[in-house]
Amino acid sequence: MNKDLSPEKEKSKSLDGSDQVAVRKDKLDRMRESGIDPFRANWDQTHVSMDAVSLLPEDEEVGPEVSVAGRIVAFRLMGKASFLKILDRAGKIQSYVRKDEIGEDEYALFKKLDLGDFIGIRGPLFRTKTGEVTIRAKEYRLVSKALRPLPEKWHGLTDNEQIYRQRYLDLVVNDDSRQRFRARSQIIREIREFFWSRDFLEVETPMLQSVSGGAAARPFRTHFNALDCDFSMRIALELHLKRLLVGGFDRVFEVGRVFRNEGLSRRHNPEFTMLEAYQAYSDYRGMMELTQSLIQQVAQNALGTLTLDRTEGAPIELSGKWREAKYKDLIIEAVGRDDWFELPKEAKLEKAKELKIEVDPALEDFEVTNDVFEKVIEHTLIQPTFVTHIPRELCPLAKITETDSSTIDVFELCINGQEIAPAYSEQNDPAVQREAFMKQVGEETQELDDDFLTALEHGMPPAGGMGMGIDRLVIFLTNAANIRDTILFPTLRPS
RNA sequence: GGGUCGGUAGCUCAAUCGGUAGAGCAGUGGCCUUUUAAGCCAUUGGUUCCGGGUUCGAGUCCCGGCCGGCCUACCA
Repeated sequence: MNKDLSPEKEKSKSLDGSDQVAVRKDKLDRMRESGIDPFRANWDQTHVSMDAVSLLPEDEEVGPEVSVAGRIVAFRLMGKASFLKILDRAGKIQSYVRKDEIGEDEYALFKKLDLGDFIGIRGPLFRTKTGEVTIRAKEYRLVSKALRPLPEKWHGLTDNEQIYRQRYLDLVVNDDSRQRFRARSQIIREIREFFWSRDFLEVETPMLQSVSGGAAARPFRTHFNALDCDFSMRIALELHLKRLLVGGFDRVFEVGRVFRNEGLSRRHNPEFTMLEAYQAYSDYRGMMELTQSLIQQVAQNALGTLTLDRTEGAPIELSGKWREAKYKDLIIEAVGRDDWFELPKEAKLEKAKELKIEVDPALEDFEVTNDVFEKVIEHTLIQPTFVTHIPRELCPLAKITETDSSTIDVFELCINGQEIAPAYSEQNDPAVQREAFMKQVGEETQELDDDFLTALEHGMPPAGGMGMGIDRLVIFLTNAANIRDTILFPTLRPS
């Protein structure tokens, strides 16, 4: 702005319509001068939009009076009458405002409202000539002023960065986003209903831990001043939930945030929501039934369908009994030779090169095999598949298969080309558990939780356990492109 | 962390070979009593992400930085 302009000129320049914030602030000032302060007003709702709409049956033209409130998201002014739409928690509803019904002075003020303002409206329902249920306003009141303009009404907000950083704007203008987060909430609610109905106890365990175990991931570290010691944010729920099995709560579950100090990607957010459930006197086969029933019930109740459309390719079919496949069989099929597991590491590396996957030669033998699984097989498992009999090195917390000491009694459920839920027959032999931990600790991937081992020595009942990444579940249930589209406020670099 | 693509008005997007930065929506002023992205007339609005450089001249080319998308790496 030109420094030579006097303050008066600057003000008049700023109010010519170019600076929308200044125009709105000026409107607010004028309202206050006339004794109206929208920020001190309120409104009684008798209905939300959707409920109000349903009060007018198809064959009727006039309905009862309702009182609603929300944000103006469409505003079509005419000389002596106007249409507007307000958005509330249930959706949108149209209102029709006539000068001859609210009065000349009120109508003049009404025309000064802006897109984005919050108003309350009261009046009877009627049907317009195009059939839309609409409130014929008898009374309206501005109850909060929006001083900044909304994003464009037709294209909405498309800039990813702004969608994530200013999620509130995304939610106001992008219907699909609003619906996706409503679906997420419904999904989590149905998960809880499922476990409660099976007599599981919902519990909460510490997020701040002196030892963060239960998975191999780098934790976020922090310092607790009062005790002058370092803590970590939890990376899994597992070890505390198992302590509760020791304590006699023999069916427990928790839905909670875990934190992993690792990279960001389409499928990774450093804080994400994990479900873990433990059921005594069950095992990984029991968890298989539980997991399939859980996802089927959640999809049916939260989405109303077991067939999930995808942006590309055939839909995901959740009905029926899901496929089971042994890890080794999938590997042998993928590499095209029966003797894969007898091959020396060098031959495996060679073969991996043929399959055009990058494999670090420094990896352990089983890690080369697992790279084949993760890079060649996993993304092809679109339809629900329980991958069973996984090599024992991949998880220290599961029981070893009785008939094959090289594998463990676990499954990894893959859907939509990614791992959704692992489940095990939980290791409850304290000596075997300690040994498995010691091997892992050597690699500095998992901290040794001595107190957990002490708990095991007190005796943990045989149990099946299952963990599920809720965000990834929501990705495929809502056909989202990115984990960030399922998390209201995803982690971003500070701007 | 590496590669790659991008950042232009409040929002969605243009701008030819390096040659006066434009449009739609929103806003502002009018007209309009059943609109549906309402319509019609007029009109305001720019640190082209930031900082350097090349050039008579840079949104455009070069270098550095910031932020983001995608791919990749790390990731039981």
